[in-house]
Amino acid sequence: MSTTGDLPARGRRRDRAATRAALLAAARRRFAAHGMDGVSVRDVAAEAGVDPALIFRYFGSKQALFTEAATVERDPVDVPAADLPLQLLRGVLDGAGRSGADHPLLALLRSSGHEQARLQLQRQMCEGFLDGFAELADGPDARLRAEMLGALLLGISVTRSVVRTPELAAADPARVEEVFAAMARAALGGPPA
Amino acid sequence: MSTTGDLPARGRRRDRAATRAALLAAARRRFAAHGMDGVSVRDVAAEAGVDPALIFRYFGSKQALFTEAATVERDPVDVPAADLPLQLLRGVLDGAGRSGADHPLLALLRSSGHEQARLQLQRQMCEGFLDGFAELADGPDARLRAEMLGALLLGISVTRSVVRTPELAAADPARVEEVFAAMARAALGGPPA
DNA sequence: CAGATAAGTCACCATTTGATGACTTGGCAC
DNA sequence: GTGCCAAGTCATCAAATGGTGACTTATCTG
Repeated sequence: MSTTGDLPARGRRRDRAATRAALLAAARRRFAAHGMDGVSVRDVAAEAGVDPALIFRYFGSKQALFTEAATVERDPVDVPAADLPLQLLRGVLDGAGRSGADHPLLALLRSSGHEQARLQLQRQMCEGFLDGFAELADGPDARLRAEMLGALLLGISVTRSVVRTPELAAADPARVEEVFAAMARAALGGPPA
Repeated sequence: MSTTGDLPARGRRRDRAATRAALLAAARRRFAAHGMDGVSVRDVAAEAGVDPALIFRYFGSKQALFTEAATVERDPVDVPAADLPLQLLRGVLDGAGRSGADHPLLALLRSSGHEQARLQLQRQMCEGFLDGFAELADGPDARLRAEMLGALLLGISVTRSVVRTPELAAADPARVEEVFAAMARAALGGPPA
């Protein structure tokens, strides 16, 4: 709870960059947990240990803070395209390590009542991996199949981190991967003709 | 916008049951679209064409209204267990007909920042179909496989109605069903050993 | 140390929120 | 018609919200 968050204890007080970062980290956590409407600027500021007014100084508005907090910084993972699905699943599964809660996509999903958030979610999913999946299938249904696989991945993520279904939430990653692999193959597999 | 909603035009004004029903219908729509925190009691009342104070008269609190609005009335569909997955998929797909938007599960998902809503969602998914799915698979992984299938279904629903991915949102149900059937088979299929 | 500049604080505003309770009014029994 | 009771209205409350701007204070430069 102190790695990237909060204010770095006592090295240089009054550090613009550090304060901004603390605010952003707090926002990511809170927004992911409760959505845009479930969190007030005072909440975020309190979690960051900072004065609420600074949010407006550094970000302009609550909306702007949210938008930035919900943007997933994309390190261009260049794994072979064929490994992408499993790689992403591992990202979802790697437990409380990180990706589980406080994932930006969760914040977006929980705030999807706002059109702006919904669009951001849509874009991030398409550019994030759906476009990549589409190259793994072929035939006229390639794109549809890609999106079905994406739906599976999204469903697993949501089931684990928000619904928290008993088995899936706690299962050994290896077992999940096994079933997932079979389903992914079925999703991408060519037409049965 | 008048089938089940709003106030029945002029037959009997001052009808307790009708007013309550109008409020509930309006609440279902608004909560499903924007989540519990994105909707005020005044919003709901306005959509129902009714005074906001009546919400408290008839439901006691906003929370109680939400809880009732987000409860899916379960007509005990007794299709053969094996047909359940496809049946549910059809429910999700049957387009703007109904289940798409304003589905109670959507309201719960969008409000899942509240622990109470999250638990309600969890319960409704388990009792709603996960328990049923578990009987379709066997082996020690049966329950996990059931939940994976549930995740797929949930993912498809979310992808269609909130993310609104280009293909899946508009695809011909028959094509979706085909891919889904293959994935479902893979999910439930016994251990590869 | 003096002063300037950026970082942080604070009091405050207008609006919206959930909720309450006293009031008015429609419609039925007699 | 006359009352009565339930259904509906209204003014209002306290708290919380996003947002602003004037103020204070730390820190670095000279």
